[in-house]
Amino acid sequence: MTLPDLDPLDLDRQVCFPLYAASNLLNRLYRPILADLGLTYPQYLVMLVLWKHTPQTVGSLGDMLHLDSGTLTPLLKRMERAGLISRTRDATDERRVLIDMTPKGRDLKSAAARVPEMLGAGLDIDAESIIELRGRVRALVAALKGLPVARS
Amino acid sequence: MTLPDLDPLDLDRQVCFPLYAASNLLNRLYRPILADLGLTYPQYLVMLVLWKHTPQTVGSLGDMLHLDSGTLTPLLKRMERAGLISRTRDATDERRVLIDMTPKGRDLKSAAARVPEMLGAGLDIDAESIIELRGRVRALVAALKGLPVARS
DNA sequence: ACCAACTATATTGTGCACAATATATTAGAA
DNA sequence: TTCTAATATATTGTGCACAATATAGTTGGT
Repeated sequence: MTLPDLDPLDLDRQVCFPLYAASNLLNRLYRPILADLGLTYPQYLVMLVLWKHTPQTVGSLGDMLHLDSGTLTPLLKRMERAGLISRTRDATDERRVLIDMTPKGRDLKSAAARVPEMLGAGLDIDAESIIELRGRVRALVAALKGLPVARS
Repeated sequence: MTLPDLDPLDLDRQVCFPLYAASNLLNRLYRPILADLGLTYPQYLVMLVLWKHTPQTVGSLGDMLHLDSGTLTPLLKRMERAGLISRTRDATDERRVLIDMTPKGRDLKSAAARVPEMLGAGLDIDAESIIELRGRVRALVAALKGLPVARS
């Protein structure tokens, strides 16, 4: 006998919460698979970028992944320590740090090729739904990037 | 002259990456607004649950928010220190910890009522798109929860 | 050549998020 | 009743993610 819930503070009415939950759950799903490659999920994203085009700067990685130096600098240092990438100051602009792959990092690509299918395996969602979802989330990301910086 | 990219390791073909980015960007958008209430985003989610129904246990909060005690225990202790909630062992089952609101936590609801509209304000996305997106992401979350635990 | 504004990365401190593990309590079976 | 397994929360250690700030390097105007 309760009316349909119109309370804007209802968890079920939030858009952000399912996105937050999905992101966490996906990360949890990726973790053991990527651990076999010695990667975390954001580290895997960095490798995806580098496998496409190298070298990158800290800033160009940040632009693509929507992360800042506070996140990337320590992450890249860990990847350097793991022997996957190299970090060298750009000689033509000493402010920049060039991120390149080591042979070990390059070789990881073949092992990583199997990651996407391993994930989709158990997931009971049809392809159309995935494509549609991807488009909608991309539109949201674009809208979020287009926002003016929040003034405090 | 390059073919359309069919590389499964292309960042643009990933579904998970936009979800990950959207989650981060939304959190970044929420942060300054919730900071005015003295909350972080996951703390805000806990309050949303408590404003609906109280008391909760650590476990019931974890079930609803898809988080475990390793995340919730320290988070709830911070909220307790901030005077928003109380944590008391359940007398009828000493394993459980009952999470309840303090008057201060209850009073916060009226200030929080304005949060959803403040967020949607600058976002250039129509309502239909939001509803559609929410449905798709929920379906994904449901599918992710239905997955068997990954064996290592 | 100088220097103020800008740019690129690094550092600091806080708060998640998780796997793995530990501890305490309860419930059930023999 | 007495173990044994299951349950509920807490702890430990690692790695993000971010705001705020710091530092070093570059650029453009004068």
